[in-house]
Amino acid sequence: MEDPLRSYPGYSLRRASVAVMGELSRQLDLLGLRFTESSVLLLVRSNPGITQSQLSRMLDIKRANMAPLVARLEDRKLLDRTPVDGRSHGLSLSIQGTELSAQVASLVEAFESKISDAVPAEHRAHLLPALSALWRAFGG
Amino acid sequence: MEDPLRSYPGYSLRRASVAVMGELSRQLDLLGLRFTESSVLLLVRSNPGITQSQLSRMLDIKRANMAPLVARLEDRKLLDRTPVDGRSHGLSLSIQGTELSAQVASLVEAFESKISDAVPAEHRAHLLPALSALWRAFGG
DNA sequence: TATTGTTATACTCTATAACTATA
DNA sequence: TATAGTTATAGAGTATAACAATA
Repeated sequence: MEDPLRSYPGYSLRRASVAVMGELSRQLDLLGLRFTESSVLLLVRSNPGITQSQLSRMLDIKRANMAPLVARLEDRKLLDRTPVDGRSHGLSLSIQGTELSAQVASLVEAFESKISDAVPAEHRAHLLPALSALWRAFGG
Repeated sequence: MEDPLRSYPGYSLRRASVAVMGELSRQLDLLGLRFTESSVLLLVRSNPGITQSQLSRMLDIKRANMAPLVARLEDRKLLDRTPVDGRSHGLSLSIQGTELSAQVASLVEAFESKISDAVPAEHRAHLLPALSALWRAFGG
């Protein structure tokens, strides 16, 4: 069976991304988190006081979609919101959120190692620079 | 603003994939096609007579989702279906489908060149092997 | 005027379950 | 029994438009 798609970097990029993220999502599911929720927790962890709009821009998630995402995490008592001015709120981790985000961080660290291990040694160091270049070139 | 995610190959893989596929989707939209529809056209083009189930396995799209996808292409007179046995049909391109899939093929070829150009020369040759390894390792 | 946050809505892709018909 | 195709349905992510409140 001919498969012209396998030789395309673009198609392989998509299939690799779907495969890798699928496995990561299954692991995050064990912590009761989706991929986007985990990203928010990690960014709030590194940037306490960050606002939803700032998160939206860093994660390239529309403000409109960030609202229910953050609301879910707040409902689960993982995030606290404190007003910074009349319209925006700074986000920070609750005690539970701190605990859970630490678990996310170590899970993700371990998973990133698995990714590196799966790439043949002679290509390994080239992956992140190549992906970063693509993200930059096509990422708006 | 701290961004721990940028240093993760996994996160960069996802962002690069979303960015690149977003641009490709915008270009395919000019031909009136979605990404998945284009993939089907290219595979039928290379494998006339292929069945939906075979397509499903190659593209890793569930049979249940392939049905309406193929039906749309058939409704638009891009694909023909001819029975191979009592339960499966071989797919082939109509005249219009042949014409359109040729346009898709040259669009995709040009786009893949754009992808390669966006990767710094010293990393370029490493991208496809690294992505293929990840696809293989995580792809079921 | 521009920004923040929100609600409502729709589209794409994906996933599962259940069904018919055929091998 | 296993496979091919179909239908219905749900979930996750994303997109736009419109709105109120605030800077």
